[in-house]
Amino acid sequence: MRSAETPLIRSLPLFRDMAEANFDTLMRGAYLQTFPPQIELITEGDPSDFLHVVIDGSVELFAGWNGRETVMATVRPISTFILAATIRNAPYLMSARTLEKSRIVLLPSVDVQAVFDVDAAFARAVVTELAQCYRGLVKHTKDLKLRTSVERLANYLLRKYTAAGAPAALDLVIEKRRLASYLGMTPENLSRAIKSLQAYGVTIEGSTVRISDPADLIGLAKPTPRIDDAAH
Amino acid sequence: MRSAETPLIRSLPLFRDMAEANFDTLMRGAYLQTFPPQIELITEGDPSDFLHVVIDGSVELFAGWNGRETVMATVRPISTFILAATIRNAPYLMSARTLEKSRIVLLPSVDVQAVFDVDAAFARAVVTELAQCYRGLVKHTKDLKLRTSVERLANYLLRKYTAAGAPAALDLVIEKRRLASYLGMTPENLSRAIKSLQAYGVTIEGSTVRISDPADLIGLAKPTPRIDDAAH
DNA sequence: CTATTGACTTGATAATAATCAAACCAGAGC
DNA sequence: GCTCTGGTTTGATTATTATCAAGTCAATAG
Repeated sequence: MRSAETPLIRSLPLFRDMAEANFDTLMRGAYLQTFPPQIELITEGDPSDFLHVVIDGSVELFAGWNGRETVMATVRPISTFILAATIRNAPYLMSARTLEKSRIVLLPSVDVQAVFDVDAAFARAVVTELAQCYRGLVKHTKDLKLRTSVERLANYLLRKYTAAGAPAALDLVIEKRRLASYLGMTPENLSRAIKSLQAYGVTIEGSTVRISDPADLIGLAKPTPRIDDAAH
Repeated sequence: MRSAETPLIRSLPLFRDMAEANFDTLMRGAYLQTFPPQIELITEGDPSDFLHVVIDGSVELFAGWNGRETVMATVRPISTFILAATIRNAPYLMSARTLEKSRIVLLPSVDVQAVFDVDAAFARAVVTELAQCYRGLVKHTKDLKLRTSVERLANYLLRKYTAAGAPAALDLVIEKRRLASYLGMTPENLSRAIKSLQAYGVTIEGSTVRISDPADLIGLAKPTPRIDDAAH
């Protein structure tokens, strides 16, 4: 690949510290592709041929079993996904689809593995990234196991609200049915959960969220850094 | 630390390939300690001072929120826990307690980080280990989100049954209330789930599990490698 | 402008799981 | 042996969540 996106990728924590020569190796084998919305990029169970980097657009990671399906995460620029499968050279555990028109860089897993084996800085960066992903998933699991659906929604809204700097109006970016799936509930249940948060000063009209009394909502949500902090 | 356990630790995938000098550095700063049962080794939120290696006994990783508590994992010899917190130098997301009398090696996080920075082989081993942990957690999350409690129990039993080589009688090792918590349900609910599996040839008396018709149970459980395989 | 589509909502009902309370039971200590 | 303790089970009830069905609504294609 030879394109304007190369410096963008290079600036990611994952690629920032590696040797120039190794980065070049990765880029030489890379493909930059543009996908339309609703395209299934990878399917769980398939061998992990590529490490993916979302440059533009958004990608949903999801998993299915026995006719059911659940959203595991939404990936937005600029970040990678299915790093763990690539590193372990194991089949994907999740599927991925584009939510909108997206530009994605595909790095052949063999190249990633080869560079991983020779470039210590890259290996260390991979560790940091993976540890972050792992901790994110620990938080998600705690959220699911320790909270009811209304509590999960309340905390989700507070996280977005805080991240956006406590704005008067907040956009819900994600479709409600996908949010419901991510939070581990049905769309109907989410609809009712939203209603029940009205008592705490939350109104959601279309995709616009308003939180009139954050303190009140916090009283219900009881957020904790060990579940709700983005960093850590 | 200077003890008989050193070669045991050295043989772990995590430490196998690192330079002898760096391994010695780690061991020099290490403590081997014996803990009685029910001792809280670490508390979530605390800074990650040590990487722990369970040599003997067993340790439960758990997390709490708002008066509730859930079992996240059980760690048995020989393996490490809270690697991610150590690497990221971030507070623990989970607490840990001994389940029985246990011998545990404590490796100061500063040493682990220092060696991680200079020993590429160790860094790569950490990646492999972390990727494995991450994928294990993805599977656990899929299990929780895609299955009912009876389905989770059925698959849990099949995993243990298969791992043990399909024995006539299988020991349930873990206390039922802890299993219930791990599987995301109450003890009462687990008790009823066990009963409902009798229709599929499962009997559990005390801690002894018998599966008279695995095929029948598989028909209910519908295990998939993407959730239920230990490897991958 | 109308028809269609798909997301979202609402209501009714059913399934699932949690809670509360009371036994039951096995092991540890006396 | 007994008693105590804590895990487990059972039953009754409630809470939570899912399912099914019918509607609303907004965007869009024709």
